[in-house]
Amino acid sequence: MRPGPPTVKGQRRRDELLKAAQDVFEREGYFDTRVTDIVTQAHVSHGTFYVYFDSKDDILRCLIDQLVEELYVGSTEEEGLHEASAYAQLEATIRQFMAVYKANAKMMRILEQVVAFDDEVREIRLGIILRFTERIKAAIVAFQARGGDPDLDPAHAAQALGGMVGDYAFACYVLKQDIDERVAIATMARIWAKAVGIPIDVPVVTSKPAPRRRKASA
Amino acid sequence: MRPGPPTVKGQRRRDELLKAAQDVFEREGYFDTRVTDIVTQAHVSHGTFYVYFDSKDDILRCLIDQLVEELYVGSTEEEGLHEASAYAQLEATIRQFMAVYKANAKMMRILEQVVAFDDEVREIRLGIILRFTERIKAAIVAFQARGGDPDLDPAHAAQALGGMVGDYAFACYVLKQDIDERVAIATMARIWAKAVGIPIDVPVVTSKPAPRRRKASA
Amino acid sequence: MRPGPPTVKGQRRRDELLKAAQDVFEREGYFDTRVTDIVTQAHVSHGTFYVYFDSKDDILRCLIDQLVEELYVGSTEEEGLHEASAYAQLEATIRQFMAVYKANAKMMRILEQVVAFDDEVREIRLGIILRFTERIKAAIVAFQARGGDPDLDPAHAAQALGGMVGDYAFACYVLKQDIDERVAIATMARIWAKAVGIPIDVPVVTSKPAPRRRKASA
Amino acid sequence: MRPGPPTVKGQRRRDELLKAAQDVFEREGYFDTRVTDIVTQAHVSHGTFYVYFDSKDDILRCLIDQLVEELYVGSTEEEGLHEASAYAQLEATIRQFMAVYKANAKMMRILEQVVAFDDEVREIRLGIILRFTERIKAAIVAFQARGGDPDLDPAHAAQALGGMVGDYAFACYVLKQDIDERVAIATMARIWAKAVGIPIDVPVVTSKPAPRRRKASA
DNA sequence: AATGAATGAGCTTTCATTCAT
DNA sequence: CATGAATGAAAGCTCATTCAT
Repeated sequence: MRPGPPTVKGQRRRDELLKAAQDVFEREGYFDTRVTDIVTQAHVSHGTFYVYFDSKDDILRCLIDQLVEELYVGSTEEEGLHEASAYAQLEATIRQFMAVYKANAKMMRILEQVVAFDDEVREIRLGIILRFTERIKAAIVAFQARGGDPDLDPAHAAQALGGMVGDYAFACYVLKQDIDERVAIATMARIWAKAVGIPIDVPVVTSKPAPRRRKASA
Repeated sequence: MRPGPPTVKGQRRRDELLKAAQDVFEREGYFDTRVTDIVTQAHVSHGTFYVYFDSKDDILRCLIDQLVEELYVGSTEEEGLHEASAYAQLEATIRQFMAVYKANAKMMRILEQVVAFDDEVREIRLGIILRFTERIKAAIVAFQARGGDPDLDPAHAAQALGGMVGDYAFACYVLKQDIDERVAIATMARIWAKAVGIPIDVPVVTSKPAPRRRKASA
Repeated sequence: MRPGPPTVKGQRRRDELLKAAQDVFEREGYFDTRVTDIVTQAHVSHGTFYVYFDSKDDILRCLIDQLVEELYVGSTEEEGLHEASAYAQLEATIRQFMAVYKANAKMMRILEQVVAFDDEVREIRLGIILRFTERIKAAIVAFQARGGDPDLDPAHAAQALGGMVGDYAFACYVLKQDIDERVAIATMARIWAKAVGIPIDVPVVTSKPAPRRRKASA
Repeated sequence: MRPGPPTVKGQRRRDELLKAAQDVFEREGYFDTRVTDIVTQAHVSHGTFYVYFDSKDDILRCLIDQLVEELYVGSTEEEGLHEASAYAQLEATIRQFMAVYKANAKMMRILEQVVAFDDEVREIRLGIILRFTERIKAAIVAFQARGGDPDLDPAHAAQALGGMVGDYAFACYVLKQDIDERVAIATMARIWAKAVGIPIDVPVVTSKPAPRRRKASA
């Protein structure tokens, strides 16, 4: 990566290129994107591109760094609900993850396309997941200490539960399956809570139109 | 796709090309694979390739068809444990999925690389998942009828649990995270069972060296 | 060209190939025709093609020979109007040329496509024209002896008048301009007759529905 | 067609490529011309070709546009003989057409090769001819008003006489038949004049070495 | 006589990158 | 800083022709 131009004008140019590149990558996918598309979209010449970036791969890496940054910011700004129940916190965490994923879905799609054959990007993706699963793992351990299921392996459970959410997000926002987010989040929270042993203290959410309490029949 | 040569010799050549293509795709990824690589590996000329396949895309599609076939065969092979407990059956299903995925991991990697930007392949992948999740959904519904958690939305739960297993497999066999399969399977089965309400009737499996039964009282 | 197979079956095969080739050439033009198209149309294998013909060029040459033969036969078929007026004979000759051209228009189109860059075919085309213009020339000379315009160069006039007819035929039947043949033939005969000095002894033909006047002046 | 580079240097390169392409097309014919030949002749790389043109077809179309332009310019250049006799004007028109054709003969050869199977080029050729025949038609109509043969269909006569000249030019300059232009032009003018009814007021021109009779002028 | 699998030179076209201006 | 003309290696693909069967 280039040293990064010191001037304000240069910085703006760089940002324009990044923006243009993101547009094109998101629209065409990594392999179908040509440098020509990017410079056209940014209204600059080919030469200018190489003033700011070493290669097509370089600019992708910059965009992925940006993405990681946004995922990080998105998933930490939050949670004034320290006083909420464990279940409520859990559901909030899942909801937040889904929201952040949704906001960056197009770039996630690029990431998934590249991840399988680019070691460097794979490391980055593992890092993203790791940060998420580490938080999950810590929560599981904490809850086990307060009486949760002691037979659950925290590391594996974190991986499994994190993967569940990640895969759901991929299915929803990348593969565009037609899914009701509300029910999806509730279902995942429910599964997760039961797995860890957190009591479920909120009403059931389903996709059925009128689901209020059905104790009567039970 | 070409009509396909009727002679035995032609059929053999076609198979050789498919084999060679699979090798190269698995080694290089879809986008880094050149037709030249395939024909070199198969020890035939460029022209021969186009006798049997219309394009690089065409041969990939043939390989994916093969893959789907193998996934299908692999996941319907019977397991003769109809008399086993619900939990044992569940664990067996997960184990089988992981085994089939592992056996075809390299091609799954290709599939994941292409899926994000190829509508046709996306449909195929959705089909694969659908078959798996449909089975899960049916099992959940069946278990709910026998006293399982009635508040779980079967479709969403199936998607979530299926995604969990799929993502774990991807992490294990494609991203090659260093994971203890035994524990992974046990953990997933445990989460799954708790989610649906299936009693866990087997000893705990963890990654710790000597895990035999602890806390008999707990 | 191959010796030509002696067997009846072989002869039939050869004819089938010629027929198929003609179809394809006429449909696609010389350069867009592939041997594959020809053998497919003829329901034989590639190998068989080369049993009967040396190359794509070879089969074209055979077809052109056929064409020349048909043009020759078509334009010598006699019409028993030796007693008709000179003008009537002239008009009949033009009409006959147009009819023969029309009957072979599709192959003429091929001929015109190839003629500009194939010396051998050019010679053939020159031969066709030569035969036609020689007849015209002889007629002019004969008419000059009987009082026609002595200042007309017979060779050049033959070339010019023959070209006029040839070009008209090309415009009508290859370029498919929408032209009334009856008027076209009458107009050409009129021009020709005036050029050579032949008295015009038939009623005027025009495209106008009701040709008035004419007797009065005659 | 590409936007076309704005710089002077770019414009020059484009012209060089056009020139090179014309050379090669004229030498080899359309179908035997490869992009490799063009870029070799122009001393540029393959890539450069595609900076300026989309394809081999594209550059041909540009050349044909140029050709049409030149034909147009060539045939409207005025000749200041408004005071000449009708016959003299007629002969001048034919002479001019032959000269313009001769100057562009090599490209006309390309045009004829492509015209039979390319609808777009066919339209162009029809346009060229139309412009010429329209002028002829107008002249015929004008002359008919001043006492010319009223029984000649102007449209058909124009087509026939125009075709005559066109075909002669093709024979002379493309097929390279050995023809004395002077006599050719004189003969065509004579035919044409007689057809329309224009009095022939110039001495006879023939190919014979010692033209007898002509005493009057001698 | 017939087959059709196999060839491979050679085609058109693409595109990331460079560098003189 | 910015340009954009130029590159050239390499890609996918075609097709007339050959030859072992």
